[in-house]
Amino acid sequence: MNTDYVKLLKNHAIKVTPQRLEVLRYLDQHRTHPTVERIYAALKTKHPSLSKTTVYNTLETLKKNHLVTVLSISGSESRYDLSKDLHHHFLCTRCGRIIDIDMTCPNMDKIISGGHHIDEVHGYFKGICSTCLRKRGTVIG
Amino acid sequence: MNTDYVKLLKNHAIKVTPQRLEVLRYLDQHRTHPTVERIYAALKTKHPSLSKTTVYNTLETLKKNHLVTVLSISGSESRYDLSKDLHHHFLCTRCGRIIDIDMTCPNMDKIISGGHHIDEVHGYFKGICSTCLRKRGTVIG
DNA sequence: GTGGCTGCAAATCATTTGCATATAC
DNA sequence: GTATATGCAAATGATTTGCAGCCAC
Repeated sequence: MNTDYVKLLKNHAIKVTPQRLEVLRYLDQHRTHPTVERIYAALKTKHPSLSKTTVYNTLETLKKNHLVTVLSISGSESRYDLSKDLHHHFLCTRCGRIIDIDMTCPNMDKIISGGHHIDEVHGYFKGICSTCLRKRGTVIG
Repeated sequence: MNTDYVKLLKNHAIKVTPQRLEVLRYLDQHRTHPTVERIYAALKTKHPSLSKTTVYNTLETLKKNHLVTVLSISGSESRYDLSKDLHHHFLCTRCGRIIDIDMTCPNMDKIISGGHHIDEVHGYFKGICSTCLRKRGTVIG
């Protein structure tokens, strides 16, 4: 299992370090779009010498190699997602959870016909998630 | 013309102040999704006593009244857009310009069928705009 | 061995907060 | 007259930077 992460890094010509493996493993095992703070706090317990700077550096490296996607849906802090199929995100403004939205938009070629070269597509939705709606028994927040 | 802004604020029960009128006018006349810094710098020349805090406060008030939309497409700083029809945004990572994208996605009810209550929809696209592409004569950045 | 990585502390930048004064209504 | 807005300075919080020592290759 750890070997997979080693291969992944080597395939991208990224030097293999314990810190990078840990960040990668954390992102793989926690598909909750965590913040830097959360990743750092979680790994710090096992590796007390870990620096937040290293977490930032690692995420930046992974980002450059298209191994993670950065989400700016929650405003003040970035959230990180292991890249996989294109999908979008829903932020529940009540519980703060970010939910994956699988959906493709057939109209998107319209944009490309505008002549722009598109590298990234982000669909951000905000509102109240179904779980929170059920808890209060109303649609009106 | 100024009268329009006065009416707009009064219709939303927002107290009319010179600062608010100026911010509103600026956003109306500069549909470039400006940052707080840009709005502040522009208005500061005419109204030297203007505070950046007031610009923040005003934008927050306008936001609460759904008169402006906040864009978090450019990561570090928020950008402001006078609300009108739903549209999306393209950020050119070469020139920094944010271009309006008019497009609707017919699949969107799928999300609603996920049972979430949606308040906001943001489509963010990033890449190289057509103008920048033409300047360098290649699609490969 | 060496260039790149790590971790610490300090710096930066956008945004928020506290509060005294001023102003809209 | 009163509640609210303004503007200043200080605080906050996420992220970046500088740099000395360390480690992967």
